Amino acid sequence: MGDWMGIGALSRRTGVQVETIRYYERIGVLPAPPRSAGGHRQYREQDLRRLAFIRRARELGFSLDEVRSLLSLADGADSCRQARAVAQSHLEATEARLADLQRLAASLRELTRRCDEEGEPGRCPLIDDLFAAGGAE
Amino acid sequence: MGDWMGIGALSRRTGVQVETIRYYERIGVLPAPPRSAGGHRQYREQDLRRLAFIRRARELGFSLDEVRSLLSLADGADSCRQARAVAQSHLEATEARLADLQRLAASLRELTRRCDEEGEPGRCPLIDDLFAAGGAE
DNA sequence: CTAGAACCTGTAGTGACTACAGATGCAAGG
DNA sequence: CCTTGCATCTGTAGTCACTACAGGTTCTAG
Repeated sequence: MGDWMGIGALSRRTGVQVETIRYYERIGVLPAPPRSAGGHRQYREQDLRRLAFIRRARELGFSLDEVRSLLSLADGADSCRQARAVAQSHLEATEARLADLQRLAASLRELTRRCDEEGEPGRCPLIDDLFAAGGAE
Repeated sequence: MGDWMGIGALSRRTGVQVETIRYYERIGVLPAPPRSAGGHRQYREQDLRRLAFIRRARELGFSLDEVRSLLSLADGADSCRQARAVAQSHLEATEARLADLQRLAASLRELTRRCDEEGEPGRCPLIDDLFAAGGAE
């Protein structure tokens, strides 16, 4: 009846790899579509929207578990508040990771700088630092 | 002969989990130490220094492959230049990841803000955005 | 009708661990 | 000397989010 697309068309239109689409079905974030007589998956526009949602959320760094949560409350009464909470907690995790990475990049810049400035033949401040700044005690 | 420590002591002194130490041995970043009659691993101070090096490098975000490279050139003639190159390329990857995360955090802040400001009952700008901003075409 | 692209299932690999289960080793107290 | 109980052993499987096959079937255009 209605028109549908194969998994390749869905892949092209969303930018999600064919294997990844099948993977999403396997783990249950994307519903299993009807099949053709020969067993090929037949997708509709609604599947495309759902997959685009997943992809966009993944681009924002949401885990597939978080994506599942967001999808499950796509139209509940209180859904906006709950979705906001998921996003908020993800934002906080992201900001923490960001701060980590910033500290880390600063250390790396410092270490490479010291390599340039203090590098005598036979000594490497970078390697020395990795050996020195060890142990928890 | 010399004094040694068990894997538990090494773990405590470096802050690296026992299982992780055995894992490092398995993949070859930490050499296999001698064993007691009963098969327990016997570590020396030099192992502690090497493990501390690994841990410090991991904290700086180096992959275990990069750690292997850094360790392998711990005292070569040209090692500082090479170590600097490993660190430099890691720094560049880190800065790219950092920029990604910054864009991502900005989007998340914007989305949660819109939830607060535009949230009418029954609509969620956050969920709407995830559904809308989809497809590659 | 046939060539070849698209699709199918199932399994295994990635990185860097982590978490068991079930069997020993070892050191200290009685 | 013997027991208790913690430390350690090996080996395997799970995590996350895919990705990469191999080896087979289906669909479609010419």
